[in-house]
Amino acid sequence: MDAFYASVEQRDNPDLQGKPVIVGGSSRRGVVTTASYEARRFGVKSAMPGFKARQLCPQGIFLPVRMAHYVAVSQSIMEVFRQFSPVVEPLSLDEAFLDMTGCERIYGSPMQMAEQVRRAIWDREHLTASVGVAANKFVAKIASDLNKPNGITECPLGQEKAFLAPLVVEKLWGVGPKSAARLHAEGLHTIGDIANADEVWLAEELGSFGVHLRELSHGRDTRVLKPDRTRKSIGSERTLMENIQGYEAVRERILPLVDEVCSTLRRKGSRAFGVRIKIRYASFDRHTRDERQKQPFDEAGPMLEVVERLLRRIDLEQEIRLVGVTAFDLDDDPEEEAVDEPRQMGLFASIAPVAPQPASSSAPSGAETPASAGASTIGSVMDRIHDRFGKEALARGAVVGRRRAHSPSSAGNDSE
DNA sequence: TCTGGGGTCCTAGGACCC
DNA sequence: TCTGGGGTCCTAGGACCC
Repeated sequence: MDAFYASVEQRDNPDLQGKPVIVGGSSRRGVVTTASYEARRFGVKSAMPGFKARQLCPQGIFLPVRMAHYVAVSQSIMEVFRQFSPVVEPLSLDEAFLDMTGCERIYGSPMQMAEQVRRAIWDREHLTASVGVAANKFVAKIASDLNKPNGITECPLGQEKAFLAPLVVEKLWGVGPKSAARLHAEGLHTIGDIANADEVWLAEELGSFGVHLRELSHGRDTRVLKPDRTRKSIGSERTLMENIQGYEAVRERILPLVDEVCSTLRRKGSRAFGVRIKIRYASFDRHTRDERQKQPFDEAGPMLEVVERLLRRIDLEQEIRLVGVTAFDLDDDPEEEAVDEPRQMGLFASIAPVAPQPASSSAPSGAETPASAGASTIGSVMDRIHDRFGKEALARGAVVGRRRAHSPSSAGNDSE
């Protein structure tokens, strides 16, 4: 998709069309998530600190990130893709690979396929996309970038090497600033330079990475599409409005993140064995500590216990600008677990379910059978209250206390 | 006035096991 | 009297992507 979040905002609000729209970057420590093409003309780019974007484009219209909305639009677009091909690999919210092998009879030439996909997206969501057509994932991805926005680029079969040769090495998937600097130091500036470099020398200099780059530089990529990729970790992190220090302050800021992560775990029907904490100091140095458990969890209580242990193993006396927590080693489909395997019960496992609504309850009254009542942990009760009454309806005492102390007037308006 | 938040993948050393 | 080799798992950090 072209400038996805910004385009969604411009579509939803016609007043914004043709204007420099910048999504994200409005809070003090925020960065730009997406800039509309009008804003890009001022030099505003993704990942740019907000203050810099404001300098470059003072007339820019800064909007908050409405992630849930973009997720919904994304899902709608992915549905469009699946109408064209059963083999769709989403790469992010606004990008996907489609394997159109064998679809010529239905959709015609690859270029005609691309045009139909683009038109279908436009008809459904009134958003523009750019398409790359090629014989493999890597070349298609590169091609999709060359004619943005609202364009189609095809790399004819067999022309891959010549197609890629003039492009700079930074275009290679997996080559970021560090690798690019290294390649430049070796005199390699274009993809063609890598394609023509000595194979043995490249392998000696860069190891398996070098071998991989050489393959890509020739337009060779045998990776198949993976339509069923599942998430391997679930995390939440926050850059704080002000730096903090010390165990108690960090614990207090990490608590709501633990709740968030566990809530996501429960919604996905997944449990995790691993816990990782992340700290970023004012110096921007990042440190992590992690630990695996014998028993998987999806409740804040057990996760918090591990988090507290991990916090004691890291320096909290420096100025800290970001705290984060991640659950990994996910165990999907806990239902499939062997029935005779012991399962650790939560301390609050026997808490009573939320009283059913009188008469026309939206929740089916049969939902709380004796079998499922055991799953009414404190976390799932919180989930249901949040679903029904909103996130503000119920919060931890520690968090409520901090909200009162810091923002008496504007509940929930904290960009953190 | 400094630099988000969600991830993936790779590497490398050490513990541990046979 | 001088410590193999192979494998897995755990942990921490780093590069990279959108």
